[in-house]
Amino acid sequence: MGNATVHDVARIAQVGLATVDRVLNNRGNVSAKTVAKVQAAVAQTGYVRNLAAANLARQRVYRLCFVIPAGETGFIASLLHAIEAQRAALIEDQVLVHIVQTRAFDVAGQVAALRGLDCDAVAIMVSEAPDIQDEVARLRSAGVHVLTFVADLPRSDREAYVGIDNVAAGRLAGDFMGRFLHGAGPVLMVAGSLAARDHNERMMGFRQVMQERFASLPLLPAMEGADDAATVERLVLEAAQAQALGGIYAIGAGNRGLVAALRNMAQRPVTIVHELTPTSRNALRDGLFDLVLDQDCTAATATAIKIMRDLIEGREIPAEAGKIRLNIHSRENI
Amino acid sequence: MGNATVHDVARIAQVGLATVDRVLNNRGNVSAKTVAKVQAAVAQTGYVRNLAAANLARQRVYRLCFVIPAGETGFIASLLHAIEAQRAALIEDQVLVHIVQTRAFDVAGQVAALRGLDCDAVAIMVSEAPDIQDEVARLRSAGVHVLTFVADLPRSDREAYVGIDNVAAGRLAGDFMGRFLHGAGPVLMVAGSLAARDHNERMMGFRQVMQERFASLPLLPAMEGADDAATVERLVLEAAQAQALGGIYAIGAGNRGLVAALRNMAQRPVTIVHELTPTSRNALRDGLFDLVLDQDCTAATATAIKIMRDLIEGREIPAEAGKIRLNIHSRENI
DNA sequence: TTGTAGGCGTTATCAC
DNA sequence: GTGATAACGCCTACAA
Repeated sequence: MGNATVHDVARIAQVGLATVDRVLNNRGNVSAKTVAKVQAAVAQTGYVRNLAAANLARQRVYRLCFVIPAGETGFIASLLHAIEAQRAALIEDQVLVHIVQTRAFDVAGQVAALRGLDCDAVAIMVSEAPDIQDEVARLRSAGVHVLTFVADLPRSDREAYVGIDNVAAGRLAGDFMGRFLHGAGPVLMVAGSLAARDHNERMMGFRQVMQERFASLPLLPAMEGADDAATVERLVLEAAQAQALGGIYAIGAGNRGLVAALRNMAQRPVTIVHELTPTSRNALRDGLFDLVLDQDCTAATATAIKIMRDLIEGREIPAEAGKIRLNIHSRENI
Repeated sequence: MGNATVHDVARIAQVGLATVDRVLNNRGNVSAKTVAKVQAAVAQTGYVRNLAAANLARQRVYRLCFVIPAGETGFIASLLHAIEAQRAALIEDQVLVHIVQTRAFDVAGQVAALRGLDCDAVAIMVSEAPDIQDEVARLRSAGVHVLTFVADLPRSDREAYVGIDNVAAGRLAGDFMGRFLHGAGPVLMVAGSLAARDHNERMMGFRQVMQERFASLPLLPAMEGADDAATVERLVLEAAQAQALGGIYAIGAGNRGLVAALRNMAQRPVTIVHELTPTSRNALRDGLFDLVLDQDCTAATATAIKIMRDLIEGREIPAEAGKIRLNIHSRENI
């Protein structure tokens, strides 16, 4: 079971080592006859290339990059933490991970970041804008593999998307909201920005289910909290003063503000939020939040890294590969 | 950025290659003075070993094994599928994964399987019995790394557990059951076997939450369906005939039987089950099941493989490493 | 206690 | 078109 090597293949095919290499990596300049001989020998021996040896010989280093928003939300912190946690093992495997942080919603800054990249593959979490899509196309044509991360750019040239299905997430939130509420008060949605595809899709999914299955529950117009705690707090309190809220679906960041608002509200609405962070974890424990929908940052970063490596190696990426499962946390499983 | 090599370290420390190797892999027989010199050079150059080169030189092949139950439950099928899906990439990385299937609940057979193992590390999903724990100890002392998989053996010598927290899973199921039911009828629990730790822990968690927070809901004695569809169907129908059921928590396999029973019941109870398979997926879609709790097989196998490799490499395994997140599926996100 | 000389499996550079 | 031959970075005899 000591796997066959190129030497074995060369010997059996009765050709030189270089020829075997030319066939295996189809570099051309080999006669059809010889190609056939080599392929036969490969089939006969069950040869499988030793990636470690190959990478050693070509001195390959995988230069990967993450472009993600700067800012102090708990979610970004988890992301960074997850990447750091893997770094030690990665570096031994010759994969260098570089992180570039950009201001959220600052398209020009994100474009500049993408332009300044020097790597083999990049996972980007950026705004959806024409300039960005152009930049993705440029990267691709420069031979850089690009995948979108957490927030997709479906119309772009990206080769994969790693993240959750945000419509499904919203639908799930809607389903739970409807079941938990069973009939009471109006429901408030607080997004970060409805221009952001991920937030928009979550809202859409949520709204769909509420209309399809819980039409009796009034749905207030969605608010935009800009992922900012103070803004979120103010918006929620204002809404609660106008009328007693039955439920709140917090689509984006700014959960600290939501917690502050809830503490000041006479009656506690059913509250469903996104992203498990220290803030949301504590709020779950304290009974302020009912459910936290969470994309597993460790899984997301690990998947992104694996897909980037596979892309660089020219392996097939199954369509499902980037799908991150959605986790749900209640006070019972934190 | 072309990382420092042993040659660089040797040159700077003014010692031979072999000495550097001895220090790096602390094989002893090096004077304290020399050790210090080498370590200084390592620090200065920021040397990090190239694992690929190291493995190439020692011709290391990772021989991994999974010991899992035979049987045609959808869960086992998913597990096998997940392992197969990764095999191609793994083999290029010199990791050979072997699968051994044993009859469920057949302790003697499982012990025999463990005894026949020839590998560097193994992930085992087996019954909890003294003989098995002895066998784990024997494997460990024979230098084989052992981790438990899906079902833990907490009292054994295993070095890690990869799987979900079953108590938390049961608690979560209980929480949802209570909230969905809001007040109606008695709740039936159907386990596979209460002697199996995973089922037992789920039941415990479920029961805890029901008693703590939804004490008004009567809880029927737990039934054992032996993971067998026909048995499950019969038990559920009998219970339903005795009294109208408000909810059903299906802790183990045999979901096909549960579906059959539900189709023959006048009134549909709130139904929460485990493991997302074609059967449970269809039942969700058809509105027969309300929730499916699921451990992501792909994540579980990938994590197990990663931890086995880390164990073999002697890397630190963080306590949290084997924790698989619990996914929840409703009809809205399948 | 220390150093030298292969060799691991692949790729790249030359000649032929 | 094809085939030797020398790297790549590390480990491991064996020699000193």
